[in-house]
Amino acid sequence: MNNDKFTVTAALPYANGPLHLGHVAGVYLPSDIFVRFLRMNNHDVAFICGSDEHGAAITLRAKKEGISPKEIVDKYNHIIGKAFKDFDISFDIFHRTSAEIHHETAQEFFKVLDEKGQFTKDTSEQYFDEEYQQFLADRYITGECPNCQNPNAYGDQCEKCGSALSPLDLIKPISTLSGKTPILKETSHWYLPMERHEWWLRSWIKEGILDNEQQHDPSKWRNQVIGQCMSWIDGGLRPRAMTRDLDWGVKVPVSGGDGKVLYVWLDAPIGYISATKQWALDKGKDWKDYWTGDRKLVHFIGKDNIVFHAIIFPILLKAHEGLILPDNVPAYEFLNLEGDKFSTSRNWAVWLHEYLEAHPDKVDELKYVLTAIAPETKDSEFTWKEFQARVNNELADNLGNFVNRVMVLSQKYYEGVVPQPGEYTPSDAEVIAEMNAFPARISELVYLYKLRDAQAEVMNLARLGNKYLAENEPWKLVKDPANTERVQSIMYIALQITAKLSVVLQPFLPATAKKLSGFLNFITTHWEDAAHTDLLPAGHKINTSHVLFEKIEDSFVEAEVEKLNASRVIETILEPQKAETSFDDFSKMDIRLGKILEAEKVEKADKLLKLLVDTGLDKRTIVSGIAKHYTPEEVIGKTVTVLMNLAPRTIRGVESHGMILMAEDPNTGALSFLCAEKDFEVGSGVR
RNA sequence: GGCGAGGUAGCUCAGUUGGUUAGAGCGCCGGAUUCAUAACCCGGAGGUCGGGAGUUCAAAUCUCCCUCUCGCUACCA
Repeated sequence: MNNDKFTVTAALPYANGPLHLGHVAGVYLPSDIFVRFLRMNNHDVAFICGSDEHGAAITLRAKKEGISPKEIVDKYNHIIGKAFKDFDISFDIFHRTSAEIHHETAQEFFKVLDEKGQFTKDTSEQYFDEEYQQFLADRYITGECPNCQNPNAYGDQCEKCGSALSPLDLIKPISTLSGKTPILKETSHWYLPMERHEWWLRSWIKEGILDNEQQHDPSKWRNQVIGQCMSWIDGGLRPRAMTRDLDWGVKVPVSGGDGKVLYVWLDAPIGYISATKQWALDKGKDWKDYWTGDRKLVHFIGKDNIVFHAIIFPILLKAHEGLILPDNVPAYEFLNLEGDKFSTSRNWAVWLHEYLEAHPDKVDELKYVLTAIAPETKDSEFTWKEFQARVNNELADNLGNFVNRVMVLSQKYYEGVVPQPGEYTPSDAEVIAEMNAFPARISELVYLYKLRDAQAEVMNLARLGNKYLAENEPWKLVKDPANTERVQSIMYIALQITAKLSVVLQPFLPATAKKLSGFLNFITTHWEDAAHTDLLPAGHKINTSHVLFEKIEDSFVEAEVEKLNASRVIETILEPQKAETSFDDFSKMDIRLGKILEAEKVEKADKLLKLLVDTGLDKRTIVSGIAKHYTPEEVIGKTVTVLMNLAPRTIRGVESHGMILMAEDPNTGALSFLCAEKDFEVGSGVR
């Protein structure tokens, strides 16, 4: 037991879509359990979340759907907020970054950093749409991908070949606003020179030392978090732009900032602070108490957010001065679904709001299973079959059944009045010692963010109860009046275990704990009470009960799996036809059949094969990105189609003269050679 | 190719600073039992700890090499 104060944040969900079970299992549920536990232990705690409502992805989508960005964020803020409420996530506040107070807070934060000289300003050439008179964010520019010739690549990424791009890489760039070709124009942006902070980041992350003091215990940080951060730092930190040319977001509040907004990754984490401010206003508190002094800041996030929460935001906080840095950043790995990754675009997901609509009475069942399989140390997988097995075998058969047998026996023997125990036997004393040790053990695990293990211990307490009953068999003893006192002792102890369960269950399964409290006519919200033996005094009247957990039928599982499969979008995204070209242009290309004579992997490249091709005219070297699809051995001797007169290019140190033409499966990305149907000679032209 | 994280019983996972026959839950098999949601309780089978080499009296644990999975990253003319 300690008096640490906590400010706990859960990653801000992006208001561009609903939440699926992966988000819940890896951020919102664990943070909620942690916070509920802290509250029960009398820690001063603020639990902060909100929706992240800025960024180019939202504006782009708004444009595509012909509605305003606000309509989109309002919609998803509502869906997400309602799902959190229905799932009973106990945020102190679920705020939003589009709120006025957030804009003020973020601007103030920016100004402070600017005044302290924490930014550098740099001018570069960026695309500008003359018709709309504005600079274009990466996502507002499309063009031909220089790597795969996909004509619809974005300015930051080609979604077809997956390569990361910068807008200047695009061939024939087009503004998505006006549809016209943008011009290059100079613009200035504020950069965060991260390399200036390397000196303290290293020892802070690795050793937990900040300003020569032990700020946190790095042994409590997950391997993955420290590993990824050190990997970033060792790779060399670079300045990172903190502003963007966009009109949706927090306006840059200093001169020269016209038409610019804060980078969404600067703006979003400040959302934790602005949400705290709003909450403090609502509750008549001082927000600063939650971001300064002797207080532990904990960020629950998914692994994709590690560097932002463990490097960039800490840099900002420290640069700002006076604000606390995270004590821990418990990052979760990813949850998979029925053998495949969660995918919004393929609609391969179990959406939280849909689950809650379909099964409003099974909230704790979902919480239990998601905690049991939470991806704490490695990716894990949700299947409906396992959901059924966990609910039936663990919740219903172990926990629910134990509670039920105690309740039924108590009603049957004592009409619901807690009996007076007699003298304890040595084995009773053992069981009592054992059951009283549970709260401390669970507590220790929770403080270490090992919630999966902690919940398993709760189950072990129910298991202990089942075992105690089976070993003492009160239903046999009760038949002989000589055993009356003995049976009373047994039932007394069994009832105390049940009461204890109603306390330790609270962080994990709050609804179930509440039900159980109702059965027992007993409630405490103090964790420390759980360590006591006599929670229900003799003579205490308990209520009647009902079954805590219904079993999940096979039909339930079948229906869910079917629903999942039915909604799966097997989307064949075919590219739109390319712009018209002339016969002249086409005939400029010299395409012929060639035969692969030699093949070998290119050093230090995963996708490349270096081929020696007999084209009939000559034997030339061609580098081709097919190594993921063909081994060198199986390629030798194949007759393939070769684009001969493509300008030579050096790839990974090997000069390539031409290109092997391939067909690509739009769904799987698999590649296939194009072959002549008849056995033509090498050098045959293609037209 | 580089970096990070993983590879331990059929499944999901524990294994602290190297130390007695490598553990738990579920599943499976057998037994016992009937208060209870055909539940619970007891017992059992099942692992050359991804592979190989090394250090050591002793390696799942330390070192090196290899291999597979996931993520980030480079390479696709």
